[in-house]
Amino acid sequence: MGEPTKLKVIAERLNLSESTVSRALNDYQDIASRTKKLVREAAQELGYEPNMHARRLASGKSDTIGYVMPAQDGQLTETFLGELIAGLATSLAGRSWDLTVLAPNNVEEEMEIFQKVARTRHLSGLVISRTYSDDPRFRILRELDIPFVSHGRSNDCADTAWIDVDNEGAFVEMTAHLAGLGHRHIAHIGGPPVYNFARQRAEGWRRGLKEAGLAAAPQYGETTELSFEGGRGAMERLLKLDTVPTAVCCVSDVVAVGAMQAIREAGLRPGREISVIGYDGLDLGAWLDPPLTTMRQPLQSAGRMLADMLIKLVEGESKPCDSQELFRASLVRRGTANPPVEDWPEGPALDRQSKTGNSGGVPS
Amino acid sequence: MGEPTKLKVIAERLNLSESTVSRALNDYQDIASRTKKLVREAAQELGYEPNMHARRLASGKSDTIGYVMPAQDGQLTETFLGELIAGLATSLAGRSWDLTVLAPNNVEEEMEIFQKVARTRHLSGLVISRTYSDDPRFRILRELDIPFVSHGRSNDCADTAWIDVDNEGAFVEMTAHLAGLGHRHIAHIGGPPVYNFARQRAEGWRRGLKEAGLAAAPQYGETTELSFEGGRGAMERLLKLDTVPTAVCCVSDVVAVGAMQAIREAGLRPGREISVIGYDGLDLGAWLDPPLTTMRQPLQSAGRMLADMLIKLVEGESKPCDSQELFRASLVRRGTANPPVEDWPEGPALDRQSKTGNSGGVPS
DNA sequence: ATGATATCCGAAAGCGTTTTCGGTTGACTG
DNA sequence: CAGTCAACCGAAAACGCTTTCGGATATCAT
Repeated sequence: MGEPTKLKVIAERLNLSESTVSRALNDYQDIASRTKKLVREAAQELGYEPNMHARRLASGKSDTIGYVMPAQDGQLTETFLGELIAGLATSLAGRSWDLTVLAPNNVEEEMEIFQKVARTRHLSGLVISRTYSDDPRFRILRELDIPFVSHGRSNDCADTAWIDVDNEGAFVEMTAHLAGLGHRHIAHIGGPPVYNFARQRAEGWRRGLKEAGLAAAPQYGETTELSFEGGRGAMERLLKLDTVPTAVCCVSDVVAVGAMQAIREAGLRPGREISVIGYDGLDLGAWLDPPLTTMRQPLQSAGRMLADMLIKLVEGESKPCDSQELFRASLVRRGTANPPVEDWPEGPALDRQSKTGNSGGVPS
Repeated sequence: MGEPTKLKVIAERLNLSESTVSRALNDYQDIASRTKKLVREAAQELGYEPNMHARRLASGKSDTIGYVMPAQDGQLTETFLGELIAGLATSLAGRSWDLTVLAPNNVEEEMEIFQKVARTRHLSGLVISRTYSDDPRFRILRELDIPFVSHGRSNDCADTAWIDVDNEGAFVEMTAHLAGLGHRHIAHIGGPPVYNFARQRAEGWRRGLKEAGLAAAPQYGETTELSFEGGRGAMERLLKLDTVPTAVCCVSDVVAVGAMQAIREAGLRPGREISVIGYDGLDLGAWLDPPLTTMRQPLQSAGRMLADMLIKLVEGESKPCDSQELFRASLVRRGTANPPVEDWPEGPALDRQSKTGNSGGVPS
């Protein structure tokens, strides 16, 4: 139990050479299966664990991938980080690869990391997330010839590997759902268009309106920061319009919660006078009163899939352009998406004119 | 730009030996400072990056620490994970150490990880989190002689390294705050006592009551799962008591949000008839109506500090028992902690008797 | 019997560092 | 001027594994 057993020990015990033992353990074809069995048993018995550093030095492979955290522009409280990292780690551990986490503090540091990885090759590949519409990382990583997969797409991802959720499709569905409930004035509170998902979701809203035969009034297309305050501010602007929308598609749950707050502050009730749908499927939405209707994307498996893809890329078993996977998001019906109502309360905050839509409006 | 430059290249260019170059770069004392300067310049110019694998093999050090994620008993949506990991990673990157993440799926896998780390020594140390009151990991890691620091204490941490927040002190303060507002019936919704922090917080509540000269009625000490539903269920039980508490200290924000929901469902208003204080300082608490009063612990720096401690331990610059750091949490006053009111609404859900406490009660 | 062909294994050369140990300078002492 | 002592540097042996190449043995057809 003192010194860790190395190849030499196994070799001596079995009267074999180190190289034979090594190849036996690595399942080379030119080793008799009987010998392999012997070696494996001896290794098991002696508690052999290969020395990663030696192995990596000798083989030139690192069997390690890096997850590049989103550049730290503030807080990293996104709830998906934990799940994603856990997914990556478990999938890699299954193949005895390692996961190392890089946390650049800004874009410059991120570039330095890329440069260093390219020079040293001490990481076999990278996973990046939170992609921008116009994301220079795709070009750089391609130029540096670093295998990578992204969690999210960009304008420039035609021949790179990625997984993403069908943001546009989700918002088409979201809009269709509201239109199906009878809404004719459906607004959208979007995120900064630098984020690719924000652009896609806005586009989904537009297409959803079109397919429902509704016009996309430009003043209904708000954009704002991805925060509670952002959602609240945007909703306040929507509430000042001549024709206040009866339903709002929000780019994220957090923004939706802000919008709900603004609605309440205007003396209205979310899910009654104004329906709200969020996106992300956060638990907290269910704790609100009324609980937030939203859309959920599969996240638990995203990490695993990213890792699997990247390993295949590194091993040369697949090409980037064949490693593209689009998931569907699904509607989570809770309490804030209902048919429009006609009877708006009298409130000093509002001086409304005609409202369209059916009457009724009982929470689901 | 083709082959990465290695020591040999620098050595040949300067007419030195590889060993001299190596020692120059590692700042050995037996190298002339003029030579060091030359070597450093050449290294800079040639874009030299040491080969980690070779270095680690030769030196026997791994310069890598592992973060063991909480065993995956369900979701890993805790918001602190991202911050913690980022903190660890940045601090380590500053010293060109690496962070690798381990994600055991259960306790057995966690033990296997420990065994493997002990055998191979391919990680210099470990960071563990989410500690239990009775946590076998402390004993095991000590026995295996693996340097580690924990995020949170346990019964068994007298001579190990840890950082933690003064949970007991926080809940003493929380209780004192409520008592200072005039509350005399202060309940506590705690977490499963297997978690050390849950036990500490419950103890803090008890001590806080005592110091305020109040009795800790046993039926006021609820415990439940760390979830929305848990908080709601516990609050429902408290609402059934003969003397309903006028204030509740909750073990976490999520539990507090559940409690608020139960209060609302009983026809009462959180922060008026029943004050609520949470713990964690989650953003979402501020988005509620009324916003949740809570306590916040410093997290942004926890990761950094854990990393610094662990490095010192590994390098032998300090002893475990000298690496113990207790942080204070601070009260975040929002809307749900106010003086008690006398006028309870009439509701079918309640048939109350006497309520104590002052009148008044305007949200802050 | 003779070569040809598989099948299996060992020798040995790395992989790029670190680190010990000894040797070579030059300066300084007496 | 011989001797001593720092100060500085090079040679060489690790570190534990991978991988190429060739050699030995066994198998088969001729």
